[in-house]
Amino acid sequence: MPRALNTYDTFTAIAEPKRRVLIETLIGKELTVNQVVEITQWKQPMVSKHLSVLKEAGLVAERKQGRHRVYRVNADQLKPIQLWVAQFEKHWNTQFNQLDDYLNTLQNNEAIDD
Amino acid sequence: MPRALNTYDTFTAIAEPKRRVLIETLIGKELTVNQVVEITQWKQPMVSKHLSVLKEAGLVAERKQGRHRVYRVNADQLKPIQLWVAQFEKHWNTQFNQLDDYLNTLQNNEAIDD
DNA sequence: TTGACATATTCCTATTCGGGAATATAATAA
DNA sequence: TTATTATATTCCCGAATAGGAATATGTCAA
Repeated sequence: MPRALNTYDTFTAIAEPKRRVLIETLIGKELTVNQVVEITQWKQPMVSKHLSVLKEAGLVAERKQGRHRVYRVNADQLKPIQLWVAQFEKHWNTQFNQLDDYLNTLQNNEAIDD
Repeated sequence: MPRALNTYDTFTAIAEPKRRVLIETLIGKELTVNQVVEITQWKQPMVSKHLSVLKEAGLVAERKQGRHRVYRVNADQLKPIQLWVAQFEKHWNTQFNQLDDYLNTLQNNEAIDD
């Protein structure tokens, strides 16, 4: 079995480097597909397809304006990522945490050794 | 072409739900493969394979202890994710940012309209 | 209406993924 | 050495990916 999900979640959506570029490109502004094409120099169908994935994940929203489609980033949707990572911040390397790990090691050794 | 990268980077590594569970399980401690197997109730080869991916991405490190392999999380490696997401925090929904987007919209309209 | 522009979708393909089962390797213990 | 425990690797598979090219859809303008 490949991926369990049939649809794009936030984590999967931003795993693609090009989609991260799109988010960086669109953040804080509203751009049409063609404007994005011009900036990124990618083919228009590629831009549309990646935007479609981002939309499915809720990371961008779209608005019709005449014959244009104006896209913007839904930055809120990045919160789950932020929250998930944040719970590990206190384990970023410090002397304290190395000690913490060391104590855990000692503790586990009792359980490991026969 | 599928994924551009032939190797696992941090973003791709944590895109897999099971690998996120592994990180959550291992954070702040050191556990052997079998201990992880017992906690997660997954098959041992599956645990080993996902740990291998995490190791390739630098998210976990491994240490030999007798015939055991003790794994721990390299929480530092989550910093790139944190940093990438952090640059968008100021765009999380506030009145200010909606205004910000609105002003950008007006500005872009000039360029869009024929 | 017709034509031009803007964007999305479809079809195709090579590649990669994750899961399962079986097996290989490594290290200790008897 | 042999058996046992611990872990990694290999092979197979179906499914899903991203890219490319071509085409469809939608919307305005003349």
